[in-house]
Amino acid sequence: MKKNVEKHLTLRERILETIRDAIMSGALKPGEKVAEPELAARFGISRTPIREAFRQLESEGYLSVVPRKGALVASFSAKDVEEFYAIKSILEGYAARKACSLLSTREINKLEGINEKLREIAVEGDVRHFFKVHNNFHDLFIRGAGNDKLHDMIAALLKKFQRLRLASLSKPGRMEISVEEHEKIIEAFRNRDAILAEMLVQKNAEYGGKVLIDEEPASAKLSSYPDMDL
Amino acid sequence: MKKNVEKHLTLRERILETIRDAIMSGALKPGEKVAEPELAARFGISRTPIREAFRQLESEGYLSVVPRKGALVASFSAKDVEEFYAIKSILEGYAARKACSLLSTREINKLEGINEKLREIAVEGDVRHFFKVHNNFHDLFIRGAGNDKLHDMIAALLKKFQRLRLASLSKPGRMEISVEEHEKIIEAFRNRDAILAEMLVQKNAEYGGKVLIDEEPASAKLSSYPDMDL
DNA sequence: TTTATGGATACTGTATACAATACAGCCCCA
DNA sequence: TGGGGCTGTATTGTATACAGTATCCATAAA
Repeated sequence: MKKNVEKHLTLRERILETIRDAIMSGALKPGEKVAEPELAARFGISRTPIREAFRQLESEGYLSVVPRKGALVASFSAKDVEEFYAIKSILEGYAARKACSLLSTREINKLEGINEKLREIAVEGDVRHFFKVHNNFHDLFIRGAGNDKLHDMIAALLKKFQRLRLASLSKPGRMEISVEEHEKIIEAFRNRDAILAEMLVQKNAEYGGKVLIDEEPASAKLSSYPDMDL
Repeated sequence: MKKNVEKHLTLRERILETIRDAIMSGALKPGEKVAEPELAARFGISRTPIREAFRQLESEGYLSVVPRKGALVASFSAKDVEEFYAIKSILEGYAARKACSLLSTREINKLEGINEKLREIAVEGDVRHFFKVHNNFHDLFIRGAGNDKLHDMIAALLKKFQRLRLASLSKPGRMEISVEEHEKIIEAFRNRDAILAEMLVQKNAEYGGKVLIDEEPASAKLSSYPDMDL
């Protein structure tokens, strides 16, 4: 038997994922033009599903579409980076504060387990893998805040800036620092110290941004990043 | 001469606005089905621009689309309301804190002016008008935080829950309370007391939510609201 | 050599035709 | 009489055709 499970995705949905992945992974670079006929030919489908996917991607901020001209992959300015990390800091910090009283001991232990795994991966130096597991860590306590809408908002935000965050984690020593920061955060959770947890998570996010802003001509690293297949 | 200025909107853009307005105003009620052929016939255009507009509205959370079944106007649960106001509180509070040191005296005076106008409108009891000017007040200091992305996020969020906020303001005495709260916020701005400003704005938002959650069977008032044309 | 103009080309915006699927209602049978 | 299956209809998903416009390049004039 074949994998005809969950095979009832529409063409639009599949092409949407494909394009979004291509943008997030850097296969489509910021500023690059995305032409409908080309994609249609490439995937052997008509322009219709592609156009509809474009509309969604535009709403999600992945594409900027100029009428009668076409779609461009959205690019980040230094100000975008700064603003992004500021918002991330606020929202994740709040999530941590709320989660502090809601997380079960079991969940905190799970956080500990994830962080141990991160520690191992950091030694190996596998940034991609670290990134993936790292996301699980944050996802866990953000969900723990019990606000689904908040979780979705943060998830959408992070997804859009995935390239940046990966670049940030790729800085020398950043993974190790991240593990240590997580350790402190977990400790705050254990002590049910909501204020401290919020502060630590905020600092953690702000630091991630600083790493990118301070050390670079800002636009260099942002423009492109090799393909990855999370 | 005619108003052929800015006439280069595409059909999709115009139909997008039309449908969004219909949803926000309540002309299309939550849970109601939105059929493509009907809209196409109503506006005398083809289904293509309508379908593309649907995709955007789906991404923005106005519609929930089930493949092969059609589009439904998104509706709010009590939990949605709670979560919405929690997020609003956080983001606006942060904006106020940041704005506190960035707002010019001139801008603070402008806030004062807006609030005086609100005071007058509250006496007249014109909720729609109050709502509109009220939005200007918040918009001013949120922009004042200097984080464009934050401003856009808040704006998108508020737009989506516009019906709710209008319902909240419609509660007896709510407009007067709002004016008084604004007064305190302005005072905090004048004194450059960022912590106080943040707290006041947060309380302000939370109160707006409480009004809806406490006093109602939650789903009654939310389901529909008469048309309005802001 | 540089700039302007004209047309060819290619792409976007929209309409329409066709295919696939879901749903309702009806009929048949137990 | 009730339930299950089938068929017809309506609606969504996709493809394609056509119209309008922006861009690019070549050619000509200053």
